[in-house]
Amino acid sequence: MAQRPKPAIDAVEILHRRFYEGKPTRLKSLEQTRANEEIARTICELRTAASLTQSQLARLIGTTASVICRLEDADYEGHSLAMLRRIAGALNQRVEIRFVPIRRSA
Amino acid sequence: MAQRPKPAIDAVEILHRRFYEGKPTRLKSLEQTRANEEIARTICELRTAASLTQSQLARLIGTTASVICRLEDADYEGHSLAMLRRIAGALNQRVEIRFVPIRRSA
DNA sequence: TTGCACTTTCGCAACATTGCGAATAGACTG
DNA sequence: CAGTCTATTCGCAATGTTGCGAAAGTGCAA
Repeated sequence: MAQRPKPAIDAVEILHRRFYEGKPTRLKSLEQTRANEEIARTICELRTAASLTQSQLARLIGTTASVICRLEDADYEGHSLAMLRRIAGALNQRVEIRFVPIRRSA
Repeated sequence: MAQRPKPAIDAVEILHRRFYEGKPTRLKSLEQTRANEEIARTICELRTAASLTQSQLARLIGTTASVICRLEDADYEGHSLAMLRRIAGALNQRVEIRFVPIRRSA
């Protein structure tokens, strides 16, 4: 599936500058950190809304309480899609993933 | 370690039956499989919409084309949040995650 | 046909997340 | 106070994902 080779090269450079040249690669972590905090809080809210303890939720998805505790830690950055889906499934929910465009201070 | 809270245990059992007793644990994989296919297709669409080849996108996020190819494979089930965010970031997007309740034939 | 760009598959090392138990701390009750 | 339940933290083995190159497959055009 060969497409246009010439206009794409420029896009690569533009995007690259936009995200890796202007910033020390640490800035992106800020947004991710907030996203992780939100995930942790969401898990905790869903669990408590279902009147479940960490141990009970852990048993539902076949793990232990320490794992749930780790997921609900705001500083945790290792959230995986697989784990989120397991939790969602146990709570009769599903994980919806969407890519939404970022508007940069426009 | 005696643990017997009376009110919550019921909820645990109910939820457990709802998801692990009535079905052979394979059914859940079906939904996940479709979700994975959708993710793969979304990545591919976002990439092509940006007029990028797999190699170019790979370079943007600091990996190789084979990795991108693997992510765009509909049969791939190892999608991680970290990778999705890397791709989204390179394409000037962000990954939105939501837990939505499942309606079982309302 | 050849050449070229793109995609796909394979294999394995490196890294990240999970699984799990045990110990600790906090809150609440009798 | 002791007793119980819950939440948190630590460490390490097991599992899973990523990183990467190389080779082969695909489609298009000269």
